[in-house]
Amino acid sequence: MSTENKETKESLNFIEQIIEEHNKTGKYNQKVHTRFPPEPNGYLHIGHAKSICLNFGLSQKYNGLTNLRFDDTNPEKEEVEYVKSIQNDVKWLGFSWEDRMFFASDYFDKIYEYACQLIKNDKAYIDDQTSEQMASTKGNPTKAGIESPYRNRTIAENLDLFERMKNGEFEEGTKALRAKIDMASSNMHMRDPVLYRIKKATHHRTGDKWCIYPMYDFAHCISDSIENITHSVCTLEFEVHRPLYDWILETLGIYRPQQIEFARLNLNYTVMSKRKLLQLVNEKIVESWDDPRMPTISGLRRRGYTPESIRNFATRIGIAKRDNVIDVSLLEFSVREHLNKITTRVMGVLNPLKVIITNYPEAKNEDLVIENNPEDENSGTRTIPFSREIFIEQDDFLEVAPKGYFRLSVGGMVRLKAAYIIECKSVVKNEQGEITALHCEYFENSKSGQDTSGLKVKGVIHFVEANQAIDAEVRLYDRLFTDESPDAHEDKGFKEFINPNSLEIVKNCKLEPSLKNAKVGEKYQFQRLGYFCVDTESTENNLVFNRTVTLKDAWAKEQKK
RNA sequence: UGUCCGAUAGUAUAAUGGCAGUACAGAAGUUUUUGGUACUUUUAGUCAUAGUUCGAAUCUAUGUCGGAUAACCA
Repeated sequence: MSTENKETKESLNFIEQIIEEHNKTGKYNQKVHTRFPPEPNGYLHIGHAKSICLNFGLSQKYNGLTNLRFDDTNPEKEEVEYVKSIQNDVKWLGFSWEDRMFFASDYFDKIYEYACQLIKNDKAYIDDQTSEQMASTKGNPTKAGIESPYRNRTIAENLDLFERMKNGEFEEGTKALRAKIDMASSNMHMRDPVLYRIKKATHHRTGDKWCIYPMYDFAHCISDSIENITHSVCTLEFEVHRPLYDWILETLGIYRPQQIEFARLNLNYTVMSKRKLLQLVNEKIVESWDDPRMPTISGLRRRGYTPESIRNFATRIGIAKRDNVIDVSLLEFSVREHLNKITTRVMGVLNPLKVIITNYPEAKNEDLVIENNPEDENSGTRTIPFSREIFIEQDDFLEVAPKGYFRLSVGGMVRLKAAYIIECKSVVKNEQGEITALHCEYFENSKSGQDTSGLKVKGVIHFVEANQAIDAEVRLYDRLFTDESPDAHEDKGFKEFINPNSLEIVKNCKLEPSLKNAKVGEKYQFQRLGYFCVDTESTENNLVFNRTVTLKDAWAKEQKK
């Protein structure tokens, strides 16, 4: 229970307020039991993560429970692969449904019985109209619908027909069970909604046992009721379904949870509908559901996001009813914040430029001590090699330094991180005039930690010793879309805004030798560059790193001015 | 066009009739052997009009704008 301290009263979102009100009145006996009800027809995305964190978060906060329930009432769209990925993603996010994993299909018998009960109470009937006929007699928001000519069949006839539907005597689309509510209702969902339809498809769990399947509106509320859910949290578009949710349970005379709707998450520069994400996968615009550019949970995981960072993100964005578009920079902030605390700082050079330290003895090798993570006192130190030949980042050298530039240039000095100060004496170029190497001199008395040189340099750059460097492939990601809201244009489809440079593969990157045995999923900060993790495709012979996110770059920002 | 929902800095989210606050983003600075981190400072907001009230972001009315909704999808 939340503490009621008047001095520092914590702020509650509107759902928590409803719950606390219920706890006050005792509506649900101070119980909180939520559920996360995905349809297994796609992979979970960051928007689902918001819902997962909400549902599990509410039950944690109020000492309640959360069920995982697959809403699998449409056999044509649902697959076992998705069921598995969903479980995996929820677990990875750090939540447990314990022994309460359910399927709406578990309740098909019960739901069928309830349908029969509705028929017996003259609250449902079998309609022989086609879906087109139903649509055309449904009326419109200002005009009442027309009652079906089959609306007044006898209870006995309805019961018989429904059983024969179940037995497979009729073809798909020839009959449907409809609730008998009000064809003139101002709420279109109350104009005799279809409750059951015939589908002669094999279900991923019940096989061919059924050829009739309940619709969402009928199955969902009954499933919630069966599971004794207290607060049935869903997204805004179900708001107009709530009267039907309540009608079904009340008409059946069974336990009724409270449906509460909140605004789904939208992120700029991305799309969030399963249909569109599926399109990106099917049309090979991305490689897979877990492509690191995808806003799917599996994509974010492969990209290097941590569960903590996603949970913190979910907390930060809050819960409300107004439509919202969250800035992706908030997601990026959340992952940087966490990775900053936990990752080891390593040396990696993406675009190597050879540096020869001409006054450093040829035979000499040193092991330099470097701290693993300045943000973590207990992280200790390790050593990195140093010798006459090293690689630095091409971006860290410019022949002539512009104003405000404090990296290396001809005649200029920089500190090599954890090593010496060097001065660039000359540039080696090939016939095309391209820079192939730098000749530098080091200051022996400027060694990191025992610097007596008295030299003051502004720039500190990273490097990798040349002989012991290991090669790696690094994948740099940028946002998938160039437009802030790619799916909000009437005249253009979202695919017209695909960023052609969303993936840049950089080969022959040079990394410090300690990374030789880096394992899939391990996360590092490449000093000064960003956070990287070992990709699932990485092998011993071909190390592959994904860039999760860059570091904030004040210099890049300065240059844009 | 009906019904339902919503509107607080650029983006989100608090304040539940009593000082409009927080985070991200933006700007400036301090520290720094990461142009990172941390820290400091700063810019910027109650959709409009009227009403109720000693007092309104909050209550009421009207308007404006935005969203959802008329699948045998969920």
